[in-house]
Amino acid sequence: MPVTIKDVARAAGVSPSTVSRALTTPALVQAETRLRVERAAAELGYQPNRAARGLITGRTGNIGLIVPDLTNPFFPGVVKGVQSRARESDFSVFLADTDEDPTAEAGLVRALSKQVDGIVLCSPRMTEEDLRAVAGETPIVMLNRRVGQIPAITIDNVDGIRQAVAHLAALGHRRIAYVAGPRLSWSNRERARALRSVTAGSGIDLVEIGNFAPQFAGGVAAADQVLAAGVTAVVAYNDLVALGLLNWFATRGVKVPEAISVMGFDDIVLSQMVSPSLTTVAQPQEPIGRAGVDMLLQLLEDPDRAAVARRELPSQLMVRHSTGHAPTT
Amino acid sequence: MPVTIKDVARAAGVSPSTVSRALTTPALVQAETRLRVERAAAELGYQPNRAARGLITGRTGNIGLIVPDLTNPFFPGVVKGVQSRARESDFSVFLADTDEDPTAEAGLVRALSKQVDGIVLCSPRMTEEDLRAVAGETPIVMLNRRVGQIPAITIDNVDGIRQAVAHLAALGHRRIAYVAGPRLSWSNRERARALRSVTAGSGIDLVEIGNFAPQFAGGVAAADQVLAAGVTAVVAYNDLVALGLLNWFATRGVKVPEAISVMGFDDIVLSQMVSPSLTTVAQPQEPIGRAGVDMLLQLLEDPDRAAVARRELPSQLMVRHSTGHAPTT
DNA sequence: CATCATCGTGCAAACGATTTCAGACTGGCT
DNA sequence: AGCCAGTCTGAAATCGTTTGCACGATGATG
Repeated sequence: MPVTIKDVARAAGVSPSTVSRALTTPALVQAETRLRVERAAAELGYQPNRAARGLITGRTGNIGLIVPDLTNPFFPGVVKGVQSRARESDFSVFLADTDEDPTAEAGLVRALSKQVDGIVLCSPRMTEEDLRAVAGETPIVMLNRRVGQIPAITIDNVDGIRQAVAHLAALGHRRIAYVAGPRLSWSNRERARALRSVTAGSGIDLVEIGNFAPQFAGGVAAADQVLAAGVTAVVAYNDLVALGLLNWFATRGVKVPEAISVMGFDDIVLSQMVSPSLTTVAQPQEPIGRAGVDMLLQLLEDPDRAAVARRELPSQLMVRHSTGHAPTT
Repeated sequence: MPVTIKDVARAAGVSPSTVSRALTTPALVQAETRLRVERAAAELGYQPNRAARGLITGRTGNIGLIVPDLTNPFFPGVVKGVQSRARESDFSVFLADTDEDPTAEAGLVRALSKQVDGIVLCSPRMTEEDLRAVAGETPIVMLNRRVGQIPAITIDNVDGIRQAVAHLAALGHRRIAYVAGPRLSWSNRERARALRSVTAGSGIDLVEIGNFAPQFAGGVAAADQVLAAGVTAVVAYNDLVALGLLNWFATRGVKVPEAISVMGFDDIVLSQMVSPSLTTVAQPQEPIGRAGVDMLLQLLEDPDRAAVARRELPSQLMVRHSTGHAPTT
């Protein structure tokens, strides 16, 4: 038998209405009564029933978070960011994992939407059409993708690529490969585009390879094609792919970075744990998550903001041991 | 303006009560009316409001999941298991991350407990005392820990250790080290105890080193002590620690497995991604999560079961490339 | 001193479902 | 024909909050 607002009311000698006001709109009640109420509430350990409140206010105090695959080490960082930012504002987080199934995404959004005030949609794989549809039904903030005017947090892929290429160029590389990620991935298209425009007219040849799955196995699969391309450096779609490359190069006896330099993207924790450690372009995972919640909460308070709700976070080159001078063949 | 039970009632030409019954207790309404109701509900896309239902039934249809640190790659697998099993029974999952703060755990449990029917507590770090306290207030299932009669899922650490030692013994190792994890960790104590009892009287010397943090850095920190111990093989508390060892051995120029064999525990995805890939004792992460939810749901249906709610899952040796024959010095 | 805001509070009606209870109808049995 | 048991349905109460409205008290104003 949990303690309800009535218990508090009785204990404080006021009506339930007053208790409610004292706790949610303190300005409306006299200082002295408010104090009495607060004391009674504290004493009884009163916690308002969220379901009941939600029923009448129409707000749940929950947000939903949908990720493609939690075992991809990029996402846990984002989830933590979402988590902690949400908790700061007393929101709880529903988590759902789509298992990389693009068709499941829309369904999950709809299922969750009844129980939350808004949804953070991380790296959605679904079609633009579906995306627009669900964005029309529920407050949504996207992470790592940009579609039309839908509120979104992205990172500066172009600048990240520019830093990466500058680094490789400084090391003397003149012919580099890009191991592309999934065709459906917005980030992949962005990065490929940025690479083309940055290398164009800079005296650096770009060889595009793939598409490959954004996973370790994808890198393994791509490795021999990279070797055949006759490049001195390779930029992978993400760290997982880069780790796959690294692994296969190791078993093939190809020395990194002496024979070939390898770069990733994301800066997942693993990239420091392998040897050679992986040079990569860091995406600030927790900040991305936090920024997503920030934006979502703003949107909930003031839906008109949606028109300008787009934010781009900086990316940063992390130089480690998988890149080095181009071999002087 | 979402569609309510009244809308369905009107469309079907019956009362709200009948709609409710038709949808939740079909046996109670005539086949023909039930059909009418179902059709109307489908047509309008009716989804019962969970908050309203919860208000009267006292059940939320949600479960809480608390993990110490989502960026520890062991946990995402568990979370996925919890996720998918919960979804099968139409439960949604609240996720909370304690950031490895043992004192935050109890608070989080209490905060969540109002919004969920039960909680899955993964690898809790809090004191036994706190644990018993919260277990008394809310339905709880623990993962990877056993305390008194609290419902719990664990894996067979003893058998895992036995497999590990048998493997090493077969390779000729006669002196092995154990790099211990956190003193507070139940799993760590279990594994250490199992190692002692399995090696005792088997002609194998055991050297215990540590405690160390259950992370990559912990392994790095332990590496030189391991080398100094004059062993030919080392078993780490978990894979992360093993990866730390591997990494430091690599930079020290110590060849694995030629000079020393390294084993981990958990089988996180990373262990296949490094080279040499890591021999380890697999804990079935998704099954652990699923089993936890299974048990929790059973408990909710029939709280008397709590007395016998304890389950142990098998562990399994995964032999990869970080272990080999003992050097024949 | 009458009038009028203003303030603080309580009453009661919501919110959207479930569930108890009672009534209407059917059919079988005496 | 009368009665009873059994089915099916609807009315109304309920869960724990929030909130519009009305009311009384207070203080300011002319």
